[in-house]
Amino acid sequence: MGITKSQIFNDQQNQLAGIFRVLSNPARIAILEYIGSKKACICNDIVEEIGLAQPTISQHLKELKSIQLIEGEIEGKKICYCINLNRWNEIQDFLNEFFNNTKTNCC
Amino acid sequence: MGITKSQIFNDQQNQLAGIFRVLSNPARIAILEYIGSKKACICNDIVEEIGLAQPTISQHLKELKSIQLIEGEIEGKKICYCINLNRWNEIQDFLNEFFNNTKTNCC
DNA sequence: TATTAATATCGTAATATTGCGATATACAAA
DNA sequence: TTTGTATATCGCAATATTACGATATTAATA
Repeated sequence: MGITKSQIFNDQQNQLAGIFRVLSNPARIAILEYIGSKKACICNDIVEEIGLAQPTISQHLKELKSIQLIEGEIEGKKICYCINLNRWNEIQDFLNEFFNNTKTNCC
Repeated sequence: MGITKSQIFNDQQNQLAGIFRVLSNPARIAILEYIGSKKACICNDIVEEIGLAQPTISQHLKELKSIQLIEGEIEGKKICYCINLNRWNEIQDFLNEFFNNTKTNCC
């Protein structure tokens, strides 16, 4: 096996797991913290900041973009990344809803 | 490669990623929701509820226990699981801190 | 139009995760 | 003490993830 049986779970469960999966890598956490630490969008000094190879960073950025946590704006031959604040809050709310609902009836 | 280079990240980043990793599987989300839905600790009808084999569930429970999200109490030949509410809230706070801090300066 | 710089994609090796059958363990009840 | 039930562990196959070198793509600039 090795394949997650997502068919047997509902959308909310699969979506939660998907979001958690994207966030489950320290490089991606570090990238988000770095992007978030800048007042404006930052261009790709991320590679130097994080200390992983450029293709690796590129792949991580792709994962973060896949759930719209960040956005990249093309600016000449550079790309400026910033946090998508609406989506950021939406995801935070979604996770809090999970945490709050799950503990409501427990114990 | 294939190994996450956790040495180059700090504790907070690795801990966050570790928590997100445990939560990144829909079966584990479903297990948490099921355990949380009961007023009291529940014993292992989890296997029938979730629809995965018993060894698989046992492994998922072990992962959830590894970050103390749930606790198992031995009761005869059964084991009763419940959410560890203190730890649950602690993790929720830790994640919110990450979400709030990261978006503070951004954009 | 070449060159250079920034970023993305491809291919691949190393490792991790998921799931389960077989089996071990622990304990209650016969 | 044997039997049955609940749970854990082992070992393995299938698949996913991480990382990176090589290479492609894109766009500004010489």
